[in-house]
Amino acid sequence: MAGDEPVSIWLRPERQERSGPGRRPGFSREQITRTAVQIADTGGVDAATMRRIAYELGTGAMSLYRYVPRRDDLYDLMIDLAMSEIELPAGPSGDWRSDLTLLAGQIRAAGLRHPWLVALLTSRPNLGPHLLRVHEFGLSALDGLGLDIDDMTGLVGILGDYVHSAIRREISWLEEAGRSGLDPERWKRDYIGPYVRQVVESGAFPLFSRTMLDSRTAHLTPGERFGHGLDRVLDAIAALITSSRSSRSQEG
Amino acid sequence: MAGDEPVSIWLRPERQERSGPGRRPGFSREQITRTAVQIADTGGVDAATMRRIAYELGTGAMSLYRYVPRRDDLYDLMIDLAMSEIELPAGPSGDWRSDLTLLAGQIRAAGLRHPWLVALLTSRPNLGPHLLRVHEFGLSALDGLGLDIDDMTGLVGILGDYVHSAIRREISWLEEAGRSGLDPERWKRDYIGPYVRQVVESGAFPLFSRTMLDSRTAHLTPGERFGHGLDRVLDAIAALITSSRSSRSQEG
DNA sequence: TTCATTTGCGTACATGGTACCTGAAAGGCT
DNA sequence: AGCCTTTCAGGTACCATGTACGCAAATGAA
Repeated sequence: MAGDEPVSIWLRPERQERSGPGRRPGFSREQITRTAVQIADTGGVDAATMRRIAYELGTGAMSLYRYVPRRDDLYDLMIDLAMSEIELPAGPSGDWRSDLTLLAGQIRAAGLRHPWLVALLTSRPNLGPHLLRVHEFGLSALDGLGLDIDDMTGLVGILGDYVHSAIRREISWLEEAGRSGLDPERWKRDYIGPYVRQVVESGAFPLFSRTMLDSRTAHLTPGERFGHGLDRVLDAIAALITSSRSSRSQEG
Repeated sequence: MAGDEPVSIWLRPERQERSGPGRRPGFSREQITRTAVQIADTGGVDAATMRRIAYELGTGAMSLYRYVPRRDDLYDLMIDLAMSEIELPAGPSGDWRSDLTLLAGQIRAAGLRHPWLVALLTSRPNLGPHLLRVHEFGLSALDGLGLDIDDMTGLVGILGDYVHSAIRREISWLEEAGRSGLDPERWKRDYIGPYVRQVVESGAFPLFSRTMLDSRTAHLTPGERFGHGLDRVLDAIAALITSSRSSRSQEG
């Protein structure tokens, strides 16, 4: 009765308010999702088990299955709830660069608030309404610049790839450190340090070693590093906009 | 005795060949890793359980822990084994663009041969020797072009972000479909189709809808699509190389 | 009231990682 | 040879997890 048909969660509306017979629901999808998000925020996504969520709601694990078909669907709902927090203007400002900077910053903020978000987002296909909304804003920022829809989708994709990967890089060390129970600084020194030192001293990877030794970005805050990389990507997008436009004007 | 100290697997060498007393090992890390890879290739990474791997080797699950401290470490070993299959020339050719194209193609091939590879690779920090080797080749392709090490690392990063994300996009639909037991085409039609159709018909996301309806890349093979996106990224890298170079020559 | 319907949720099972422990090899020493 | 020390093999067991099943309680309609 639970997950018999593999139908997208977005096409499985919650039981509606109807006025027939039967017991009234005591919970809701949103309430369950919100609880799951809260647990995952503080204890990691693995802590948000069905039992734990139910316990937090003061009920039994199996009650949740009246609202959510499968655990995986709950993941989709969590993603969508987190994406719903992203605040964007109603339409693009006309300055695509600042629009995309804003967009990237909002996604990063959501990714840091919910350290599990990007990992889930990139580990499964997701087309939740709020992801679509965010994606649409990215496309709209590039609309009207003379690009065709495939170019626009491609550029938003490159931006998304960077943003997701950068956030993951920013988070994954913290996560991994947390799993060992140590604080990140100490973990980096004791766990990663010795290995990297050995790699550098082996001399086998000279350019990688230069990254480790000569980097001038090591002292930057994570946020500054994110911004640097983002600027690089936006420069690339700018270059592609002009080249794509000129090649199209040659064609037409 | 198993995973007491959280020390990188790369610093925990396998029990050496020594000539003291004691029973001889019947297996090896590599043998176990190879078996795990084989299972994951055909049945997905979730099928490669400790019990299943042990069964395939004709032994008990607990025997594996003589060779691998934790399951997570086995993931790292699997990643490294898959990366070891990537064949690269000894050094860069002097044509950075063809070098990076070769590199991307090799990674894509490995990612398709081992559908679990990219998911694991991007879900946890990994610094295995073969990943370092591949990374080093990417850096070497950009060496000597007048970029500093941070720029080089940044550009290889952008390339990697695209390659990983593109491979994941290419695979994740297949994976998701496989989980339902349906063939991908049917799954896409029955599972995704109705939802996308509803989204398009709602009119709420006009640009996303144009991607779905007007896309001129829909008929391309996955490989061609990958190549298109890659070219775009390489164009962007080319643009950044010239801009980075010119800004540096202004400074000095 | 009686009944159909829907929710709440305890119980139970399959599957996973892995700690612990006992016994079996395998070489060195006397 | 016989014994000792070291190492490997792997059974048993424990705990956590997703979730199928079934029944009791609630609720409105007839």
